[in-house]
Amino acid sequence: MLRVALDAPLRRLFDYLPPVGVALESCRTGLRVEVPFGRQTRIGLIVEIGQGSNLPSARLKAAATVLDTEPPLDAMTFELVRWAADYYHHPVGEALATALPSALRAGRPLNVRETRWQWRTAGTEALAGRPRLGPRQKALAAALNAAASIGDTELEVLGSGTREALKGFATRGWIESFEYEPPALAPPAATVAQGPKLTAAQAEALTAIGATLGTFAPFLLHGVTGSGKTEVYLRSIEAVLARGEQALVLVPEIALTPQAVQRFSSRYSVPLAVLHSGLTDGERLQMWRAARSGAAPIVIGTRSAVFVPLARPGIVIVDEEHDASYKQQEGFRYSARDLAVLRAQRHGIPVVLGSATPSLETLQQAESGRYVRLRLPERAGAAGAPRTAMVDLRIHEERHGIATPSMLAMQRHLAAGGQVLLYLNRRGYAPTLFCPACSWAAPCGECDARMTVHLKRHRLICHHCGAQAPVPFACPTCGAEVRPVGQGTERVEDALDEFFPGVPVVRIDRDTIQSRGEIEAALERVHSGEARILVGTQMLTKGHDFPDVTLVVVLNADQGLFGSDFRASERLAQSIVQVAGRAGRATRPGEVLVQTACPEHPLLTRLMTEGYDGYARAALAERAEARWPPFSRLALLRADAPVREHALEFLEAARKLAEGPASGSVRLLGPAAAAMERRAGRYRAQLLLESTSRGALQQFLAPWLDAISALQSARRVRWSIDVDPLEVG
DNA sequence: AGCACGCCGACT
DNA sequence: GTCGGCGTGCTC
Repeated sequence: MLRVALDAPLRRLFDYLPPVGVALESCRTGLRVEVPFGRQTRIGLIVEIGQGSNLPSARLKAAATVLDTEPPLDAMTFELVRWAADYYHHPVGEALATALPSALRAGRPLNVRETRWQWRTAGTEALAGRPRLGPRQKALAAALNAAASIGDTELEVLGSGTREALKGFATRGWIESFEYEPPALAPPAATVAQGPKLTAAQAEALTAIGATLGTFAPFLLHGVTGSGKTEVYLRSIEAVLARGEQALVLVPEIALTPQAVQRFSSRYSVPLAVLHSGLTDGERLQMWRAARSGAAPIVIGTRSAVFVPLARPGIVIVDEEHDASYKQQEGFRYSARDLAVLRAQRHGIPVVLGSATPSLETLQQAESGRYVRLRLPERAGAAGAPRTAMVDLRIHEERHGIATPSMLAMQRHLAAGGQVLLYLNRRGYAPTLFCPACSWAAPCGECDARMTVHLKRHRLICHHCGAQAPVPFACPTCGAEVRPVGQGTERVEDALDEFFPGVPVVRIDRDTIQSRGEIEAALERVHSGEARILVGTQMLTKGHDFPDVTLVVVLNADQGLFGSDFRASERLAQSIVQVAGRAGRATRPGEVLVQTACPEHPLLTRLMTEGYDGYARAALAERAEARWPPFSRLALLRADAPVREHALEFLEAARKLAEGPASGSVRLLGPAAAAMERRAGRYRAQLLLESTSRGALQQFLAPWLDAISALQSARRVRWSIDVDPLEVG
């Protein structure tokens, strides 16, 4: 009997008999099977093979077909996915589905197949009778005689009309076709271009990593922006390739641009398998096969690439390991960064987590000695660290979000021929449309939020649910004149046209950049020097280099300083340091100005005076004090419903179920309304679970979630469990 | 998730 | 008199 996982949100497996005529012994764990399911047929994976079923045998159906002769996922990857499904408490069928390219889920063959043709005896006999043949037919017959069989490549050479001749032969029963799987090609030997000379720190890091090849060793590669982390990755990969092994490189979602891929492909003359969300199903399958067969020695991908099977894994690299995009924020809520470490452990290979601003979790692992910390302090071949200063928004006048000292600095840098970068993590024209007469402030009808003014599009847009409305000319409640309050990137861009007439500005945010091509075009305007001022959101801070930017202004550091989430300040510190890292990377010294209305905020002052390290030390001390991660383990039960009480009642019931078994090892906090309670018309609430022990939390969760699923009140809500949540606000 | 079955409102 | 709303239940 086969125990099959199906791509459905069901927390159990389904039992099937082997297909008619197929022996149970020929079925293996990990093979794809097509099975009848209700009135449809689905493709699932064999997860277990057992002797008997709990189900009466009369209710067991037989699987329709076994689709594979070998498992698509190697045993190690398969077990990693199963472990992750268990740890994140997500249905294993859906977890396995994330690990498999959709083409395979749809039943496409695992390996490349070619249809080839060969003579049947009827054909050779007919030919011996010297039948009259046209020129195409003669050519085809000759080709079939010359080789044991012919396929697409040979037919291509024979030219047009051969396919018709082929059809003719086939209908006469002269030839037959068969499916042929070409054997995997040996990976091409890598030739490597000469890289730059390494700094002492780079060389030291490389030696440390190189010494561990073939064994599990976790590294934190902590290097300031511009210190040459990528060069360490490249050289480590070089050593891995020399051993005939593969490198898996994980990158954040937005960082996977043709530019980034270029850095790898220009160094190595080997095929790269690049996996990102922009691929078609066919392309993705091709890349996935190349990784699996080993034909691609280097595999670069975003989050889900952590599950790509590798023929000869040699190293895993997680670039910008602090990046939030490594945690899936819905459905199967896994952390690719954390799973990358686990995967490396199981393979027995090194894993390198790189960042200029490591997450506090990873820093703590290094602190405790579980990860080896590699430091790249100085900027490779560049001027020193940028000068950093705060601009107090309480004492300096500000126009459209730019304070006077910042304005003067901009003039100075522009006059000196430098480029200027303004960072503001808020797109649109203004975050609110306000009526001074009655205090109305354009609310979203579906969310507890205000609509953002988008002046160029003449729309009010809710950034939380996407709702849109025209911008009203007057206040809808009192008829007075309304005005936009606060700054967004669109407004700053407008203001710059006024402050610096004729100076070309590029704005980079989700409104101006819709596609991969557009960001390339915008970056080109910056690199060519055509654009002098850049305005942008988070999008600017991710991995792009702007060598001629000499001044960075963080327009508003305060959003996020008082966020409800315990990670708010960590994210802010990372953004500031990352954006500051864009300044002065070439030979010119950089300057960074941080505008804030609370310059005495302890974490901010730490950050400004002692840098990210100082911030991190203080923040870790705070976390330890408050028993937040990494000094505790969290899980978050979320619920939402169109009726506020339904969400809260469900969580109350869930809490009641927890009170017996949880006592002691697991603390329950809540239920409480979410930070923005209503979103897209649904009321959201959550119950936080905290434990000092990961094991205790895990032990508690499994039976509790089973009990929760059976709750009557669960049927009126949407609920989900988030293990190691990033946001708990 | 799909997809059925199953009982109550506005339409050919 | 039907088409169809989404509540409830099941899928080996």
